[in-house]
Amino acid sequence: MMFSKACEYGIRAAVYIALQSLDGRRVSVSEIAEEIDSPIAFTAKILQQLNRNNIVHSVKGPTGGFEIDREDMDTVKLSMIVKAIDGDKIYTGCGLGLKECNASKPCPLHDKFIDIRSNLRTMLISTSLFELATGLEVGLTYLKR
Amino acid sequence: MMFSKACEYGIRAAVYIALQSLDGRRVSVSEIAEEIDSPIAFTAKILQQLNRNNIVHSVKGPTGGFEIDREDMDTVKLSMIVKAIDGDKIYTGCGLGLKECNASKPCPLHDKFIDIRSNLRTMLISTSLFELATGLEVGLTYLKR
DNA sequence: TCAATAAAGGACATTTTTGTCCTATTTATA
DNA sequence: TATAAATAGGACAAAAATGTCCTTTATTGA
Ligand code: FES
Ligand code: FES
Repeated sequence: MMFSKACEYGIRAAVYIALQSLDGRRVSVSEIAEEIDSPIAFTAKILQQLNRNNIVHSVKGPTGGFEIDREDMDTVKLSMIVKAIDGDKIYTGCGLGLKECNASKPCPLHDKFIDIRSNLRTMLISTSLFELATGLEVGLTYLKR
Repeated sequence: MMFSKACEYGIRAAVYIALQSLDGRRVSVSEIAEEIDSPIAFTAKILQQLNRNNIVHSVKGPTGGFEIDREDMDTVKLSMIVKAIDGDKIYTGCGLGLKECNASKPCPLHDKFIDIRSNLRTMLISTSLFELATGLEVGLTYLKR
């Protein structure tokens, strides 16, 4: 509703990979798709994007799969995943669809919108994969239903 | 980026109609589309939806067009337009795309997401068409660029 | 009453997003 | 070195969102 489907899958996949990497497990696309309840081939495409953006790390061949380094779980923020998949229109676009959001020629919603957008931005920039994964680890949160 | 194109056009159209209604002017689809820079036939469809939801009032025939009663400008909130066009997934959906957002089985982003969503919700519920239109009237805001 | 005007609405077209399938490439291990 | 397992990537398919066109209906005013 705020992110594209691709982005939703991307975030869920990254969180699942992070969680498994904490246990030293490398995971395959099919396992990921199963665990986050997403279409497998589509998920594979998204993982390619995340790999190209150095958000996850992929290994080909037998025993291969996806993993995330422990340090990367701290440095990779949600904002990076969103930007890699959906671009930055969520940060820079006008809420009413004007060609650009610009305070010097604002749409009627500009002032109210700016606040909300900046809350969202702050949240995305400050939330790490590690933080999300550990919630899962403790069993407080879920990646599918 | 948060609303569909249809919803963006719908809000801009409603604000423009409100503004003109304040001057007692009834406006045609073609004028609206021109003034908010939107595709005319698509805008016509959206206006039909808004009319069916009693957000705007339409009059057929010569001298016809769209208008909004002065009282309605106060009672019609942005939330009603969004709901009429995009439904209420923006209020009720899970930010990570789980089948439903539910605090008893939350996704990893749930707590952080809830805050932002509730800010957005409050803003939409509390903002009236009148408020948006008067900003335009004073020339502080714009509906196209 | 008739012609012109404007919205309503159905059918269709285009574009974007989402999703699938198949082949190529890489790599571990027997 | 051969085989099998896994990701990479291109081509294609389906669905949803966006956008267009044309006919019908209502209404005004000459
Ligand atoms: S101009 Fe519309 S949100 Fe800034
Ligand atoms: S469960 Fe995901 S936002 Fe509530």
